[in-house]
Amino acid sequence: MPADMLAALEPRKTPVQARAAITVEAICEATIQVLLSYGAERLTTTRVAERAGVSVGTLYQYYRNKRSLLAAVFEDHLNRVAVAVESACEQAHHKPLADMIRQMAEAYVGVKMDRADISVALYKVAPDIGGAALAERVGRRLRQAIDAMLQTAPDVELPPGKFAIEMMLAAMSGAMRSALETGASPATFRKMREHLVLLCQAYMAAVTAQRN
Amino acid sequence: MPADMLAALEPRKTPVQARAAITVEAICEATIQVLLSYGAERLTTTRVAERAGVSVGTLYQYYRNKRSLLAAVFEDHLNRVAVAVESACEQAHHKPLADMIRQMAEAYVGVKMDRADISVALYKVAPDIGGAALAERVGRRLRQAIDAMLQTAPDVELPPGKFAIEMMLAAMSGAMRSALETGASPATFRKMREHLVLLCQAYMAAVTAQRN
Amino acid sequence: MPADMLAALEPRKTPVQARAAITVEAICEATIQVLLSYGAERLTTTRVAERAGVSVGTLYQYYRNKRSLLAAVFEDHLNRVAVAVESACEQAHHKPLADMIRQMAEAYVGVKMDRADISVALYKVAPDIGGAALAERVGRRLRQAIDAMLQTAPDVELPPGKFAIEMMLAAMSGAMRSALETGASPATFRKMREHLVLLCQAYMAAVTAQRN
Amino acid sequence: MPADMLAALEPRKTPVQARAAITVEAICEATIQVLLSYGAERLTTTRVAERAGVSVGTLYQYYRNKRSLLAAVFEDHLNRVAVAVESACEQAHHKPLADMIRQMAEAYVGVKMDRADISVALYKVAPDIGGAALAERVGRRLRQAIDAMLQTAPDVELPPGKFAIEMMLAAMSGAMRSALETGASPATFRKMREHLVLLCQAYMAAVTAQRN
DNA sequence: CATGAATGAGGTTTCATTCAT
DNA sequence: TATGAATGAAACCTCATTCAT
Repeated sequence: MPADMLAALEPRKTPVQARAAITVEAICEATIQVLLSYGAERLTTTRVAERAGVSVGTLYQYYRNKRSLLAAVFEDHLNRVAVAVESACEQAHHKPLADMIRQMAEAYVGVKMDRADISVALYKVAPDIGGAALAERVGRRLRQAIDAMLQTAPDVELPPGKFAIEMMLAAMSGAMRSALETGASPATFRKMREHLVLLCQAYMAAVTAQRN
Repeated sequence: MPADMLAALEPRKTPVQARAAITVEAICEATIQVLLSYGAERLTTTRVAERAGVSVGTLYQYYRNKRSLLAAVFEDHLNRVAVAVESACEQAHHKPLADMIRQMAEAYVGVKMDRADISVALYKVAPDIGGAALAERVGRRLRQAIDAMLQTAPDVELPPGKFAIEMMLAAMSGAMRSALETGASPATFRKMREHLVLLCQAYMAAVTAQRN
Repeated sequence: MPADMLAALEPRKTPVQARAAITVEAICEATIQVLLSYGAERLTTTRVAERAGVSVGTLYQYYRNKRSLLAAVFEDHLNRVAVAVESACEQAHHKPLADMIRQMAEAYVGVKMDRADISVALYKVAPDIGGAALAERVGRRLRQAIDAMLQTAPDVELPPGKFAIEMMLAAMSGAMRSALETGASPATFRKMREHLVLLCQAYMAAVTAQRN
Repeated sequence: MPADMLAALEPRKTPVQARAAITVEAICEATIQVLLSYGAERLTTTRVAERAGVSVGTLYQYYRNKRSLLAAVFEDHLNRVAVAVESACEQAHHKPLADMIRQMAEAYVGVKMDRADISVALYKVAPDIGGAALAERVGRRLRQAIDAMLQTAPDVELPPGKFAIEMMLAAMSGAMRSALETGASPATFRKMREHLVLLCQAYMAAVTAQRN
């Protein structure tokens, strides 16, 4: 992909008609299909359009360029993750710290596992589309959700700060990435889930202890 | 880069003359230079050769293709990390668990910070060269070094298993990656170092407690 | 040309718009032009595209690679030869054996002479595109046409078998190739035509005599 | 091979020392080996040198360029063919015409069959080295040998002229080429031998009859 | 709005040949 | 004489993107 880092990543036009909405959906879906069956380096805009059943020209009606297409798909994925974790956090308000962490971590591992292949495919395109920046935006949402949750913990006097939360998220997502990229088995993932819960709980507890 | 996943990644010819050794070194160095000043997607073999002061042909005498060149540089980096951590582990034999973990984690954070820009550049090329597999090989080395170290801990009866060690490493490297990719400040890195030590210690302690 | 013997040789896309059909024709024509004026080893895809007045990319929209382009041109040539011979054979049905052979042989020598320069140029590219296999397919057509013709000969009881026909064709085309490649004069070709007629007649007669 | 059609094809120095003679022999042998195991388009001078156990530099001491190397090998092959046919012709002096033709044709088919794979390999390189011209030189030798032989035929008053002989040779070698290139079976070759004998005999007889 | 033909810069890789050691 | 490291022109091919229809 010829670097065009500055090109706007936003969709070029918002689908106002029903037909257009269907087209956009088809293109996104096709992008994932192609990503999964051809791999990141053989994903071409022509191929995506073909798979979506439209012409390349149409694709470019909705996405300024290849990067913005991938970015949209990437963001959509991140969004699903965010929603899952946020929802888990909300449900865990006012529970003991350990339960909070467990619910949050299990939610995270859950979504990632469910969409394991997409996750792996997207890791590969992330560098090309400034994935770090996009991920950062979602990271902020997660940190806020977790922070809000922790404030309601009945068994914690001074909850962990933003930095510790960020740390925990980074550790958790890093560990997941490593497992996903090496194609871990479902059994491994289940074991991992337990260990990640333990790791997060231990870290949160340690940080809390330190602050009080 | 055309996908050629099966192409051998090993250097194609071992230099026998002194001149050749110099050339190979220059090429590797140039690769890093180009990676840093142009970025992964504008790294071309021609550019690397130019920077190294040799012709493209020469580059291809020593590296079968672009991937194998990048893989060589990547492996070299991983190797430096491994050496640093292994050495820290050896020096920490027979110390208390917390000290062990601290030395190991600080060593890891140290090397990564020292070569922050190279690390970031290499994260970008990793997907193209099967970086996950290469990293896995180094991961094994680190797990063994840490395992061996833990066996000598005087204050631990049943040391954490391989899985927990792998987990810790994945969490630690994932967190570092996240920080490196978002271009964290030196101050942040120092704070991170403390927190990663805490995180690892807490997790190791928790796992140990669970097993005994 | 990098050896890619397995690559499909079929055109990659059938033109649906009128403009495209013109383009394809221009490319084929340009290929022959370049072949004649530059020779087989200096025929490059860029050069062909240039001559055709299109960009290389366009060429590659219709031909998967250089080989498939050449193969298409080669097949077209073989096809003209086949058509000429088939037509001559059909017209000779029910004539005496000697007349049949004469008409067939003269038709063959005729087409080849008419397109002498193209023939020579194509001999040079044949090895690179699996010409033998393509020629074999045409050979089958010719053998059938000749066989069918011979069946109708009034002065032959048991007509020559497939093997003898193949033999005759191979001898005839081999002799022509030799003459074409050494750049024989028109006079020589005329003399050759007579001798080839004689050779084929003599051989067919001998085979027929042997069988009866 | 970059066209350098005008470069001299003669070996650059005649081996005067024993060691040199061995080297030259090794290089020629290696050329055939590489031709057979890698094919014409993957034959590189480096590869040949490697196989011969010498360095490329050494190869270039004895052959001005790749073409002259291939030409030498090609000529050597043609020479063997010529010798075989010439010898057969000499032994057939003063025999009846049919026997002469039979011996000559069988000798030709024999050498070609014995070295079938080399023949096929050389057909592929011929266009690159002006094979037609080299073959023409050998053709002259064969024509002379056959002509001389025919002059001694007791049962022929006015023997066939040079043109007819050339014709016969072209037909015969063309038919063989076709069979060799399509990888005919030994059984097919045996049948072919008989048919080629018949073809040549019939043609020679016809020409002779015509002249008297 | 949709189509799909056309673009062409730019990338990777090969390999015959030379020449300092 | 032999070596083999270095050269670099030149070839093939891809693919994001545009725009006339």
